[in-house]
Amino acid sequence: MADERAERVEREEAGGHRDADAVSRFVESFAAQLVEAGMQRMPARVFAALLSSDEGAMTSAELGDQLRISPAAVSGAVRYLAQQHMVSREREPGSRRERYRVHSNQWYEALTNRETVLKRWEGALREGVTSLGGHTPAGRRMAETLAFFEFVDGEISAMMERWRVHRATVFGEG
Amino acid sequence: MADERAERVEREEAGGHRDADAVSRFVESFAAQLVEAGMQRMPARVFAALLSSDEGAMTSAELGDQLRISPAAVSGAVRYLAQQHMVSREREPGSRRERYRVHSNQWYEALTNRETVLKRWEGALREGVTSLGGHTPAGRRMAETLAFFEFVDGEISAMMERWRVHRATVFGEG
DNA sequence: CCTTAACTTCACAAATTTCTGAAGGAAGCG
DNA sequence: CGCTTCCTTCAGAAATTTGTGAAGTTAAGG
Repeated sequence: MADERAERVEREEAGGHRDADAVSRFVESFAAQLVEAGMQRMPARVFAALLSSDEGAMTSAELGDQLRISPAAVSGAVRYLAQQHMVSREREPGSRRERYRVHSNQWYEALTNRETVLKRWEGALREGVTSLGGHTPAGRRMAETLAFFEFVDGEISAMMERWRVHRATVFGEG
Repeated sequence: MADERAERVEREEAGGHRDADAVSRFVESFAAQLVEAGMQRMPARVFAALLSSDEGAMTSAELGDQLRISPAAVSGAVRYLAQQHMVSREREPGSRRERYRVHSNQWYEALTNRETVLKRWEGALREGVTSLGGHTPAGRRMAETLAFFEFVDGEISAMMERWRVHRATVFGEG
C-alpha cells in the first residue's frame, strides 16, 4: 500500500497529471474483459496499458514497471500482440529502446480481420461437407453453416467501410 | 488401431452408413478450430460432434461413446454449451435419457449474440473514458474505440436480418 | 574493440485448468 | 415402494499453461 502510493507520487512528479490508480484500475478491468474473451493474460494487460497511455506507445521498461512484470513477460506478450497485428514495434533511431505502439484505429480493424480465423473455420467446414456428403442431413447443416461464415466474411468489409465513413464524420479524418 | 476399426464396423452394422473415421476426423479438426478461438476443449468437441450428427442431437451416452470421455465430462461440457445458448436440452418423455440438440440455424446467431460480451466491453471502455478524461489523448482514443463497438453493435442486427433473407432464398425456409 | 544497455530465449517452479472415478440424487418402471 | 438407469456433483490426480530468473544475443557508444 505505502509502496503503491509512493510510486504514484513519484510518477506524477515525473510530469504526468494522470490519476495513476484510476488508470491502473481501468487497465486491469479492461484486460479482464479481454481475458474473458479468450486472450492470454499478459498480452491483454500489455494491450490495455498501451491503449490507455497518452502516447499510445510505451517502452518495454515502462510496461514492465507499470504492470509489475518481468522483461521476459513483456517480451512474450509483445511478440504475441505483434503477430496479431494489434501493436507494431518502433525502433527509436540511435537507441536500443524499442517502443510498442497501438495504432488507435487499426487495432480493432485487426480484431475484425480475424479473417484468418474465419477462413480456417471455412476450411474446416468445407472439409466437413465433403466427408459427410452434401446429401446427408449433417452435410446440409454443415453447408448452411459454411454459407453463413462466407456471408459474414463478405459483410464485414462493407461494414468496416461504413465505419470509416461514420468515424470520419464524428471524429474528423484522424 | 484394431480397436478403432472394430468399433467403427460395429457402429456401421448398427445401421449407420457414415464413414465414422471421416466424421471423427472432422469433429476433431473443427473442435480444434473452436479451441483456438478460445472455447474449452470438451465443449468444443461435444459441439462439433452434435453439429456433425445427422439428427443434430445426441444422447449423453452417445457423446461419451463417440468422444471417449466420461459422463462427467459430457455433463460439464453440455452445461457450458447450454449456458451459451449453443445447444438445448430435450427430455424424451418417458425416459431418463436426455438429448442435446444444436438448433442448426440458431447456434451461430448465438455466436454473434455475444451482445453480452460487446456490452461488457462497452461498459469497461466507458469507465475508461471517465477515468482518463475525455480531453486527454488517451481518453479520446478510448472514446473512439467505444464508438466503434457501439457502431458494430448496431450493425450486427441488421446484418443478421440480411442473412436470414439470404438464407431463405438459398436454403428455403428451413 | 570492449563495454553496456536492451531485448530475447530457455528451463523450471508455481498456479491453474481439465478430466476422471466414485458417490449422490432424481425419475421411470415394475 | 424399491430397483434400476441415467445424470450430476465433487475431490483429487494429471496435464497444461503461465511467469520468472538467468543466460544469451544484438547493437549502440566510448
